[in-house]
Amino acid sequence: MLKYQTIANEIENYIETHQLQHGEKLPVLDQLMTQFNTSKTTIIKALDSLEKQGIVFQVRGSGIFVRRKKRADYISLLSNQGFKQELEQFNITSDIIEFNIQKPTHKIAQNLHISLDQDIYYVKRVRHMDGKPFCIESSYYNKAYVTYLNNEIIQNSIFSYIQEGLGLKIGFSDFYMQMDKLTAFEATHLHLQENDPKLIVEQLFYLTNGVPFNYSEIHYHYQYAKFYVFSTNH
Amino acid sequence: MLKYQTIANEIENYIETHQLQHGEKLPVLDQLMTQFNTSKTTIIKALDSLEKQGIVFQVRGSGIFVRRKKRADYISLLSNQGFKQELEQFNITSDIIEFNIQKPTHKIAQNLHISLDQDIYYVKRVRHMDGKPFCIESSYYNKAYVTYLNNEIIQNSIFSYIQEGLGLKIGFSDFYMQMDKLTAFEATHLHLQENDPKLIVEQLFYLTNGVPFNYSEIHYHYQYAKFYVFSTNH
DNA sequence: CAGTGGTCTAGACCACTAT
DNA sequence: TAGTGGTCTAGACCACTGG
Repeated sequence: MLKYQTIANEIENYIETHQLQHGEKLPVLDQLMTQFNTSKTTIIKALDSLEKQGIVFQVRGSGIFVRRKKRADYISLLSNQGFKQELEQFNITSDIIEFNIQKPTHKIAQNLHISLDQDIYYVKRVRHMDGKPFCIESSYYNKAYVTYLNNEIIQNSIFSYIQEGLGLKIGFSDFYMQMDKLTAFEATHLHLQENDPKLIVEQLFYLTNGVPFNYSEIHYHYQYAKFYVFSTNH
Repeated sequence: MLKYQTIANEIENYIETHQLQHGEKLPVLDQLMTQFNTSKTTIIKALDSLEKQGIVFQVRGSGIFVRRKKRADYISLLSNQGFKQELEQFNITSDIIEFNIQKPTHKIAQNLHISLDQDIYYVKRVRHMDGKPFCIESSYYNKAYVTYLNNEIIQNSIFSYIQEGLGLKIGFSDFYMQMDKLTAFEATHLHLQENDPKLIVEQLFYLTNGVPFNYSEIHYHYQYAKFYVFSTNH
């Protein structure tokens, strides 16, 4: 593990275990430098990382402060899959609706940047959070990279398996969001009425080398899906 | 303007004017260092900034590549207000529904971290994009910081005025998202039916020193509001 | 103006990719 | 194993905040 990541983690743990409140001041740079026995650049890099995650904010000429204003019942839009799995605090279960190997449609081929005769894994699941139907997910994996999946894996976290089991490294992702009304089919799975609202999130995940390996279309329950995103102005 | 920002801008312009495609390789670090007559750290910092904006991605051991997979009809969720105004490509107009100075409700006071007897500007607008009703925005500004607003300002970009006119510096922001059904009142303003879907986005904007100065609640038209977000795994 | 965070440099060394 | 990106250092200097 890299030094700046270790430091970032330690600072995050410190904030957590000491239950620091929003706006509380952290030690100054000089002190952090000696405490972690490292250079200024490395501390700043650790703090930048924490700032990006919405954990601290830095004010030039003043200090470094704790930022923790999350609402407990909202989940991070971006940590949704793949990245840091904060979802562990919830009990996630999945009902498999469909699972097979097939050829991509035109749209999927385009998103995954493959030709129409290449194989993809297709997984369609209803995902529950603490027993409530949370979303319907249709997910397509480029089989050239995600070489193997089985029922047990897709019952749990596919992304954990991809990273730990297959050793693939996830680099970045695109999210596209829009709304629509539920179809009758979706409504029964989500325990809602036809034409009730839904949020559609299309996700495209890339490996570190820029190859898109997964495309997903997720339809969220309009009462249970609540997201937050943090943003920083630089 | 800082050196790394200047370099980031120049690289971005280069990609734009040369219409580089997704996946095309940029010059290697050594070349960029000599070209911009600067150190490695500064180039990396410029590239990190571009990476965060979803403009390039870096692959260790391989190179720096262009990332441009945006869908034209989606707008950035985060650049929505305040930050880089990509919205200039659209023709945005506003109908003012309400505009006054008032005392905050409990909820607003809590979000803006003020007491119930402090003054706030209240602005309620229907915003149109290229003539289509796009959202209904209820916005609350802490008058201790946003000291002045008038009809002309709120007809246009309030955030431009806050930054350029009042000289306030925006630091970061929180977004909270959920869905619901339109009320009859909202439906008429958005030219939709009662109970049609809507996306509710609550935004909280902070100055660089961590003071929250604006809280907004925005209700989006379910057919016209389409957003994208980019994410990077570090 | 003292204190504090941010930028920038030159260079050593490390880690990954592609061949 | 050559090429390329990433981390880390020590230190100079800059920019902002707040009393």
